[in-house]
Amino acid sequence: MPPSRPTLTEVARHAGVSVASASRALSGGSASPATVARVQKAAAQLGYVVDATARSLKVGRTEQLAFAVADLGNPVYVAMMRAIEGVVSAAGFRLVVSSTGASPDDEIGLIRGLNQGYADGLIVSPIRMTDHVVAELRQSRVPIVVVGSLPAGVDLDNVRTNSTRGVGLAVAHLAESGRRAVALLNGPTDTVPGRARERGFLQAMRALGRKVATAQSVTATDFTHDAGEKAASTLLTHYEPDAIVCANDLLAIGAMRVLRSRGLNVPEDVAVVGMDDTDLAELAVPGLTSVSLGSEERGRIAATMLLDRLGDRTRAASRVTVQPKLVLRASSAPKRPVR
Amino acid sequence: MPPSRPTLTEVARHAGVSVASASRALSGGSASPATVARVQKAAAQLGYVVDATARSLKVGRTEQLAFAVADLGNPVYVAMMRAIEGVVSAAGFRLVVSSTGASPDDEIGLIRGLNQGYADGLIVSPIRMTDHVVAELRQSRVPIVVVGSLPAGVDLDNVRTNSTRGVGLAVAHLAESGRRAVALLNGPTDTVPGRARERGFLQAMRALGRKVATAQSVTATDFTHDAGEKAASTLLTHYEPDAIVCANDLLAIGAMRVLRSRGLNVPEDVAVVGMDDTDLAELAVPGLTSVSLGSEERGRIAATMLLDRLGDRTRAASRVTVQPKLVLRASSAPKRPVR
DNA sequence: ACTGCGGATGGAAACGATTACAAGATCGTT
DNA sequence: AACGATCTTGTAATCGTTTCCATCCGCAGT
Repeated sequence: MPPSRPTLTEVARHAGVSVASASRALSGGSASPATVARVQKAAAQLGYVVDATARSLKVGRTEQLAFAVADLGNPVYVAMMRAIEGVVSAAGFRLVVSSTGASPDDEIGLIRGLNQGYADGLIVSPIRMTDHVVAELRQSRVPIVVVGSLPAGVDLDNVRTNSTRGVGLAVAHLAESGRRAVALLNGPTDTVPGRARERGFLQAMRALGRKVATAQSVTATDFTHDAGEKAASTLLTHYEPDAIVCANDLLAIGAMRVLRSRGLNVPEDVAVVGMDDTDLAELAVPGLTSVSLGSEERGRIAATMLLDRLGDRTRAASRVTVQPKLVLRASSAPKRPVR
Repeated sequence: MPPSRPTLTEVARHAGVSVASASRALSGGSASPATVARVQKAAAQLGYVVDATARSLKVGRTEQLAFAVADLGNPVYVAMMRAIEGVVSAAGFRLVVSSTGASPDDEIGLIRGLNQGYADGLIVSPIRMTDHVVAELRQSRVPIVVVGSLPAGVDLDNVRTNSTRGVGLAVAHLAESGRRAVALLNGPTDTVPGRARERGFLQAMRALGRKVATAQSVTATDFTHDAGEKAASTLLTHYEPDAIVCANDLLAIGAMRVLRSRGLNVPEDVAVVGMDDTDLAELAVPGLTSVSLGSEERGRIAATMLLDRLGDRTRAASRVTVQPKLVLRASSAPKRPVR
């Protein structure tokens, strides 16, 4: 283990040139072939590698991008992160991952911290969008791409999906396959996604001309599978659905468990539809019909958008919407063939 | 959006003190209460935040730790990452995540890159451990903690598990519950984990005095669920197991699917045991018995070990082994009650 | 032979902080 | 009133690069 890192100065001395020339020789400035050769040889001999920190300080870029996620336990965010990591590292950037809690304060802390300049940009998917968070987002000196819906009038780079419409797809599909009593198993409605799904459900039911009873829609305390089980239990004690639309694949898995434990068969007695189309949906038994919100795609787009923004800090904020898509699997097969 | 970040110099001027005093006032050096107040006020007014890059250059620390993972799609690594992120961020460090491919070259590139000094330490879990990789690991100027087995004689900070013994637990459990024909569904055997599991299987069978037929053990091309399905198919065409030990939960899920599609019931006809005890095992139907290798725990320990090492760069390399634990679920219930 | 020109080079000034050192202020003690 | 001890403060060096600028060289054109 060599005791300490060689600096550019030492390389330069070793090669018999000035630091300036050494720098140019290594990073492709104007330098004679002879110098380049000598410097490269010296660098190799000493095992020199450029110091990222010093370089960053000088050039004003860190080559790092940050991804802030509420919960690394959620497969959706993991899928997104994977896609982002791919794009980002292909562009020569590193990815810093931070897990903010679900609380807006953590998010604000993170955005503030970002102004320390440890990253050149941020991708964030706020789960609760308070005015305070919005304010902080706009004030940031570092480019930010927001994944998820934004209040009207906020012009930040943004990639979103239409989960309201996604719920609509699910409800329509269930209605078409002959389900009469479609229930909603939602996550907390004080969150951005929770609100969107609720709206989607009500709109879709209205469009079908169906009334919605209070007991027909229930909210879990969280987007996790445990919370899903609890909420599904209360749903089933107050209502008798033949189909459940869930705000999330995790919730859907929880619901399927509860159904099974009550002796109800999926899809014969009750159809279940999840949302996000994570790996879980594919692996579940029976296979879980799920509304894909294109997590990987959103991640990919967000990353590209951010890189793009780094190239042009003055262009107008752009917004991309990824359309939801229903992925059919066994959990929502019709009770009997539809004529 | 303020046009450009205020520097400490500007804060100092604003507060009517020298940069040195300003620095001390903000970072808790010796400074009079009056100065502290004035500087803090000025900093607040200008919206000053310290520049992480400049600070890092001076103090020689980046407050970043890196985690290199072969495949962000594998739930084991995600669990590990989550645990690591928790420890690391609680200690005031940021986490840089890089996904090396499965190839040793990528890993080497990553370790080299680390010498640029963008992180103060690295946690890495190499899946294929070539001499070249080992050499690179020891040469690194940045502290490294290796998660997974190391060749004998390599003294690096290391946290490992005993998956050989883990497979033993699984085999013993199945034998005790009356299974006669126990097969192994392994991952690639040119990987560190693959080799360990193979060894574990052979040892355990020998200990039971059972012969192992060639067709009784099969290797998937990958630790994924698709590869698991393919490998399970070939296994079933050449052998008729009443129990399958899988190197991985993903492989186990693949196997369960194939079994089901062939009309075989789990656990009545064939018992299945997975490994890693990921969320999937809990969510699978039937619940998947799985050998826990303590991913979160290993992540937590690795992170703590690394932080520890940063505190004392001269202490001897330490090694911790996390013992495997069998988590019983429905997929390996005995065919009929064991007397 | 002189001028002009382009490319290669070295000196030195940044980037934005921290910190060693010395000098100045403040206080109590004799 | 003088002294030393203690606490604050400012000056300047430093971390390791990149890059502006001026110099210098060789070479072609006249």
